Amino acid sequence: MNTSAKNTHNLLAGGERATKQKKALAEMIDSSDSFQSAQDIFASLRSKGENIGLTTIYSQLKLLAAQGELDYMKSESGETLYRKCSTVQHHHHLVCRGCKTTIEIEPPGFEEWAEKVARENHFSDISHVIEITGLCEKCLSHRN
Amino acid sequence: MNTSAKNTHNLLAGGERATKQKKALAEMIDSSDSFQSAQDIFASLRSKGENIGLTTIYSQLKLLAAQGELDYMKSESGETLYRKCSTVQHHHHLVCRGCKTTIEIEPPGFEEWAEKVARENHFSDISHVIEITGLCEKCLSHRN
DNA sequence: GTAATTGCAAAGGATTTGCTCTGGT
DNA sequence: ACCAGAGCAAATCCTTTGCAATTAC
Repeated sequence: MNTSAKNTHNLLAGGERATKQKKALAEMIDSSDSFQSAQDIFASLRSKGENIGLTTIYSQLKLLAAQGELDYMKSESGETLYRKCSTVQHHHHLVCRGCKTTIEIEPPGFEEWAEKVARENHFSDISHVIEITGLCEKCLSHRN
Repeated sequence: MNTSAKNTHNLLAGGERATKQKKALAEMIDSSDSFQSAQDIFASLRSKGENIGLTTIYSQLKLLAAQGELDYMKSESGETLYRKCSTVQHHHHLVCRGCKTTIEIEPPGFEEWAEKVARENHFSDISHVIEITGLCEKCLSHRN
């Protein structure tokens, strides 16, 4: 039931023709573990000398995400960020709404619980996000 | 330490002049417990016969969010959604990446744990989001 | 009276679409 | 040769900005 042993070729969207662009994009995604926007990837590939267009990147990322090959989320600025998906991902943060200070947190037993709930609902390829937002001490006092 | 007993007037952004528009917006927000986009609110107010512009709504929402009066998040479509903040809010979902089916889930003891972590880190006005994404049975089979 | 506020029109930034050209098979 | 795929240009959609008219205090 493990799908993470895929090689780069599984990241070729559409599944019809293996073009130079698809390969370059797949490699870029596969070599990073963090979320990147289409623009980020475009810039990276271009600076590496790759010949690829922004439109192609947008459409490929969209396809890959629709196929479930990529996880995605919206950034604060409105960009869609993509990342290859692993079976279980962690995103445990305590974030201040004011200064955006972020503290890593660890909910005891959450991983296990998440897997269990997923199984009970017949879901696979699970990924989860937990975020607690609030006001830190400093920002709270600035408000008065 | 409770800030939730505020009346509608605390939702007047800027804090300088109480205009008809600010009041209408504040009331709209205060009367709803769910996330709404600027466009949603604009449509609602207009249909209620209120005389207010989209620009005003955008700027007010931005101000209120910056002041920590509102919680906000990005929707799948790219809109920023706003909601008045309560001390603790719930967003516990199991979502299918394929068909977007959403199932409500309830992490045992999570509320308590969240409050405790926040307190330990001197955070207040806590709000949290938990989302588990995966592929439901149906969508999983469609992929093969 | 005067500075805060409104809101139109236009600008911006991310993403999508129309459509033609290119290149994989 | 055929058709999936690339990518330019233009269009869309949400949001922000510039700024003149309005209005709360």
